[in-house]
Amino acid sequence: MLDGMKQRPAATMTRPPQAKKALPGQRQTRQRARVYEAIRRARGPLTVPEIHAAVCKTIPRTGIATVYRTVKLLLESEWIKSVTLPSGETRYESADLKHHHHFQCQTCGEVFDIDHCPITVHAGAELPGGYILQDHEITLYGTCPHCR
Amino acid sequence: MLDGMKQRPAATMTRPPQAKKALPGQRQTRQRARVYEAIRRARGPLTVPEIHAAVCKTIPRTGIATVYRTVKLLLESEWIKSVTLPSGETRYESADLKHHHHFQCQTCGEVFDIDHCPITVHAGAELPGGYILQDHEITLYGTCPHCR
DNA sequence: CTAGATGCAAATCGTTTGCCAGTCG
DNA sequence: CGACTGGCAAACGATTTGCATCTAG
Repeated sequence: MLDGMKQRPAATMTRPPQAKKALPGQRQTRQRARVYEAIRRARGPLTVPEIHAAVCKTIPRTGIATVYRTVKLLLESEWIKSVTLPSGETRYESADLKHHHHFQCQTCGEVFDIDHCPITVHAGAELPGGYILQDHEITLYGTCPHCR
Repeated sequence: MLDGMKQRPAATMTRPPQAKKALPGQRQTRQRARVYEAIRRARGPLTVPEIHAAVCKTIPRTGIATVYRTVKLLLESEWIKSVTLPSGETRYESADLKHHHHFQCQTCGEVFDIDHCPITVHAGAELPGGYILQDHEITLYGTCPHCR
């Protein structure tokens, strides 16, 4: 599951540049480092159960509540961002990724990051009807290279 | 809340052309007609509590479970579609609307349908990385005309 | 009439919180 | 040594289901 992914730098608990707040919580613990590492190393956004499973490989009896608490801390301090797919699943990804969107394979269900942004209007534009655009989220669906 | 919206034809329990299945359930009841009508008349996708409130205006002691059950039936028979916003809320809209996207106002939180599709690649295209695009969902954020 | 639908309450599921023991600094 | 953390279990909110009653056909 975690093999063959695009390798990102190994996660450290060093504050990433875009993080507005210094540290998630006051203490550096193994559990927190592993939660952040799992998110950082994935090639797409992860669900809480996926993060929990990854952390448990190293620290077996980690409670799911710890994962939820750590994810919340990481969100508040802006080390990670949440992504909700149209199916309703909430996933988390590193906040230091540049603008991108998500592609969910309709065959295997996995979610991948897509760097190419296929949108024509950007922040500040006025849409027909008088709506002022400030941001957008796109989810693409189709078939991933593995499933073709 | 429901004033000033784009008026759509009053809901009937007549099978809409795109619905694959004939009728939602075997019996035509007042509750079902009101659920479908509420969804059909809105100018954007509705949440279950919003639908419930609308139905209760006409049929006071309607149970929320009935709304959930009816929504599920309408989804299965393809009279309506579900929409999940990136915030995680699930909403429902009529299935007979043409291709469109959603705009959520960051001030008032309401969701509006946007007919203009600001995307450049369409079904069948191959994205960098070998992903074959089949569908897409877009949520736009900004300020609605009322809140400007 | 009678299968199918509703209303209500109990059951689930994912997520959050309270509490006490464990550990970082 | 304390305050901050983590594990576990109870609490929660949204959705689903069981069941007795009601109603469309």
